Amino acid sequence: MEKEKKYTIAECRQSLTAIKDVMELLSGKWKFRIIGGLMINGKMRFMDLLRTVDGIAAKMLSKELVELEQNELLTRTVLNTKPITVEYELTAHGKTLAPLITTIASWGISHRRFLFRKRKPVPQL
Amino acid sequence: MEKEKKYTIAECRQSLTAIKDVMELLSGKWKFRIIGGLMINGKMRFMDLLRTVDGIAAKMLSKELVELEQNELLTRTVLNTKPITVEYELTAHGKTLAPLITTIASWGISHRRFLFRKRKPVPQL
DNA sequence: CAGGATCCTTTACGATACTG
DNA sequence: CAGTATCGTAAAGGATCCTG
Repeated sequence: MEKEKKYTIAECRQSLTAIKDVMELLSGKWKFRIIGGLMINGKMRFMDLLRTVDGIAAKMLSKELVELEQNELLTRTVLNTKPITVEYELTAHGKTLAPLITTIASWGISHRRFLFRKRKPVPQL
Repeated sequence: MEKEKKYTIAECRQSLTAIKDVMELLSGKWKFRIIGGLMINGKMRFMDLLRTVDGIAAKMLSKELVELEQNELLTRTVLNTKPITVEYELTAHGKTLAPLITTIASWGISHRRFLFRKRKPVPQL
C-alpha cells in the first residue's frame, strides 16, 4: 500500500543547497565544540570558552564566534567591567540546532559500534 | 513536571567523539553529493557518478569512494565487461544515513529562511 | 572505463607576539 | 580580558596527463 516517496528535481537541489549551507557553517574543527559548550553551560565569557574548548587558539575562537554571530546562532554582549569582558550565549535560533546535534551524535555512536563489530580499526577516543 | 535532561561527562565526551567521527567521514565538498546520488539512483557506475556529481574530478571521486567503501557505506563491484566497469551501491548501513541527511537538510532550509526573513545576505543557490 | 601519478592553488589551522 | 596581526604549515581540492 505504501507508495515510495519520490522527490522532484527542485526538492533535490534545495536539499543539496541546504546541506552545503550547513556544512559551510558548521564544519571545521571547532564549531560543534563551541556550540556544545554554550548549550551545556549557558552564558560563557571568551576566556571560559578558551578553557572549555580545549586546544583552540584565541585567534580561531574569535573567528568562529564571529561567524556564528553573523548567522545569529549566538549573541555577543560586551560588559562594562574594568578590563572588558564579553559574554556569548546561544540565541533561540541557535538552540534549534539541538536535534541536529543529537541526530549526528547518535548516528556517529552507532557507526562506531558498527565498525567495532566488524573489527575494523576505529579512531581512538 | 518535566525534569531537565542532564548529561554526564562521559556522555558528553562520547557525543563529541561521535560528532567528530561523522564530520571526518562526511565533511568536505563531495560526500553528501555522492551518497545522495546513490540514494536516489541506486546502483551507479563510476562514470554515472562523475556525470551526476557535477564538478568533481575523477581523482577526487575515486578517493571519496574508497573512504566510503572503507566505512562500509557502499559496495564496489567490478563487472566483467570489455573495458571494465565498476558499480557502486549503498549498503544497508549506508542507507541508515537517510534520517541524518533529512535532518541536516531541513535545518538548512529553515536556517536559510531565517536569514532571509532577517534580510541577511544569503549565498546564491 | 576506471583510476593512479604529478603538480599546483587555496583554504584551514596553529604559534607567537602585541594592544586597548 | 578580549581580541588582532603576522607568519608558517598541513590538508583539501583542482587540472592535466597517463595506463591496464
